[in-house]
Formats: sequence, C-alpha cells, structure tokens
Amino acid sequence: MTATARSRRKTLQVNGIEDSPRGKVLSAAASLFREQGYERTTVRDIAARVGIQSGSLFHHFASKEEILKAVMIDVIRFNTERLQHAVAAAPGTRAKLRALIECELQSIIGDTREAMAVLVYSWAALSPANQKDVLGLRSVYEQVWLDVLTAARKEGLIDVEPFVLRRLLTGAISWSNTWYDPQGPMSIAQLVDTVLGMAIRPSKEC
Amino acid sequence: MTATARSRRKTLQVNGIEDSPRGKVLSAAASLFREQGYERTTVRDIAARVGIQSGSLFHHFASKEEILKAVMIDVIRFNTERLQHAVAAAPGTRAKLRALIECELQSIIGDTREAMAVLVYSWAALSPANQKDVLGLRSVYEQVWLDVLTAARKEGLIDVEPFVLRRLLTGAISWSNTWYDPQGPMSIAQLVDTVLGMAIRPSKEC
DNA sequence: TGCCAGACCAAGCGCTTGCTTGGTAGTGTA
DNA sequence: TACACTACCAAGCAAGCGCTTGGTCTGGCA
Repeated sequence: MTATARSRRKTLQVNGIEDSPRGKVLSAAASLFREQGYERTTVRDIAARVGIQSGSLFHHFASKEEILKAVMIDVIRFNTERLQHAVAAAPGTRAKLRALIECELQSIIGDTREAMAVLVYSWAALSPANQKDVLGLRSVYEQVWLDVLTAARKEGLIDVEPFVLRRLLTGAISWSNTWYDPQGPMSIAQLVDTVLGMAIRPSKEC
Repeated sequence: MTATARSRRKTLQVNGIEDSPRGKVLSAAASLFREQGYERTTVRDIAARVGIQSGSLFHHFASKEEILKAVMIDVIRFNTERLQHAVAAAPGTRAKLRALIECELQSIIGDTREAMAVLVYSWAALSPANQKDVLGLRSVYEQVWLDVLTAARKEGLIDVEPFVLRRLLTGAISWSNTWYDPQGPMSIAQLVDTVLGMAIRPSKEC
C-alpha cells in the first residue's frame, strides 16, 4: 500500500482503531496478540509489523502492557457504543435480546475479532490494577445485557436467572471465535437465531 | 504434610495426576499455568513449588513444553474415561445427554479444574506438532459427545445440528470456570439442569 | 559388600527480553 | 531564521529465561 492510499483511509481500521501512528501500533499488536498470545509476542515483533524500530514503540506507549491495555480499552469502548445503539434501535424486549446476541457475535467473529480474542485470552497478562480499570469499562457493557435480560425475565420471555444466563451466553458466544467460519455453510443470522433459541423460554417458542 | 502422609495417599491428586515425582511436577505446573499462564510461569516457579532445583525438572521432562503437553494429555485421558463410563451407565439418550453435561461441568469446575483451564488458555503455547498429538486424543472425547447428540437429534430431542450445538455447549460450559463458585448459591445439579434446558428442544419440555 | 540407577543439587551458559539512551530528520509556526 | 514538536533510528544494557553440565546422595538388589 502506498503512503497516499494509507493516509486517505483515515477513520477506522479492521478493529475499530484509528489510522494514527498509535492506531497502527494497536492494530498490529491486536493481530499479533491474537496469533501468538501476549507473552509470545515481542515488542520487536510489533515494531516489525508496523515498520519501525522496537525502541520507537516506547515513544507512543510507556510499556508493552500499556499496549495491551489500550487494545482492550479501545475494543470495549467501540463495542459498548455499538451495543447501546443496537439496543436503543430495537423495538421490543425480544428484538433487543436478539440485537444483543447479534451485536456480540459481530464483535467476536466480525470486525473486532482480533481484539476480542485478546480480551479473552490475554486477560491474565494484565496487572491487577489494569484489570480493575478495564473491568470498570466492561461493567458498562455488561449492564446493557443485564438490563435487557431482567426485562425479558419480567415479561416471562426467559426462564433462567439473568446473571446465570448471561454467563452461559458469554461462553457460548465467545467460544465461537474458535470455530465459526464466515465463509462456511452457516450464516451469522442462522447462528444468532440458534443462540436466541437457546436463550428464550421453551414455552414461548411453541 | 509429612512424608508418610504424602506417600499414603498414593493414587489420585487434585487433578487426576499421580503422586510420583513426575506427578508432583505436573500437579504444580497445572496450578501455576492456570494462575499465571504458561509463558509467565518459569521453570524456576514450578521447581520451587515442588521443592527442587529448576535444573532437576529436566531429569523428568525434556522441555518446559513437554510438561505442558503432559498436563494436557493426562487431563484429557482422565476425563475421556470418565465421560465414557458415565455415558455407558446412563439408561436413555436424554439421561446420556445429561450425563455428558454433568461430567463436563465436573471436569471444568471440579476435580480437574486447574488442568482444564490450562487446556483452554494455553493451547496456543503448544507447537503445531504437539497440538496435533493432543487433538488426536481430544477427538476421542468429542466423538462421545457427537454420538449422543446425533442420537438425540434422530429422536427429536434436540433441534440444532449436533456440531453446532456441541460447540455452543463447549463454550457455555468451559466459560463456567471463570465464574462458577461451588460455595455459591447455585448447586452443580442446578447448573446442569439449566444447561440441559438450553440444549433440549423446546417442544419436548412443554 | 559392592554397585547401579534414579533423583536431585550447584553453578552457570548463551540467548532473548522489555526498555533506555542520545541523537536526527521533517514539519509547522512566529 | 529560529525554535519547538513529533516521529523515529541505532545501539546497547540489565535482567531473566530455558536448559546444560558434572557431580553427589540414597535405596534396593546381587
């Protein structure tokens, strides 16, 4: 890609990260962290993918862990915003629930796939203090889910305690990044419906 | 613990691993890999927990990765056997399905919790050749699941394609090791029923 | 009693790691 | 022209890593 072409595409990259020098580092780091894990990825790997020297990374980030944290924060912010919009736009509780599932699947197997995998698999690499910071943002995201699930329960749409259901769905959905193939025979919409079918109270489906 | 007490408990430890010198290393390694991840755990950490020098580890294992591989293989063998027995003992397809879920939850939040977490989170640390070896064993385990799910579908007990359902359940179940607390308000039996309720065809529950 | 094999120690090698340092090129502003 | 600022390079340091080496101790068997 030429420098001109690169500077023209200036808003969002593959995973909701800007095309600034900083953004390019985050984008490269997210891919590498996903491919090899955080610890197996060296700062030299990241620098090489960006096309700079390893020392130059520290002009943009104070430490390797700051890069990891920034990847996580960016992807949570991006996905929280998307989730909130999708829920606001959906007409009823059932539609809101479907929107949540669709949104989260989109995050995990679609545009923010790389960074989301990092969030799950490299969590333990963050220091406790940084974990706490990231969890704070994460809880906003989770609250959107819990509000809808609580409403769904009041309406008798679901049978299971919202906290428990949310956690089972988190697992089912996030695991899909290990197997789901967008080019495969199953469409995302089909997968959304399947997951929705698992979540919703049996009798409401008859 | 005295040496006498240790040698008396001679068969299985916390995670289905023997109480030989080799077994003690595997047991310590499983805990540490789970607590800190594979890469962040040094051979010195493992040796210290066992109470030997780091170099002495290499009298029992050729490399650090061999330790990881051995942890994975042992836990898969142990759980495959348990799964097979549980399925054989269950009377009908519905009972077999319930047994599968119960067994897997037991593996993940019960006795082999540590090693199972390692299996999920440190997978990428294995070389491709070792991944292939471990996958070979894993496929035996998965086949037990698929056989039951295929039968369940023929009987109209489930609605979803076995492959897809298995993967959604894998995620939902394995994620529970991040949140389920055996001392908490929810019993394992309740959790099993909840998961079973999600798997089984809606109309069959009415 | 002599011997051997398994289990372990003490020391350290060679390499990679995250990160620091001192300096340079290019750009915008006054 | 002078200055400031951002982005970057080239070189390398100190620490920590997986693993090796040569040797010691001990229990069991011939």
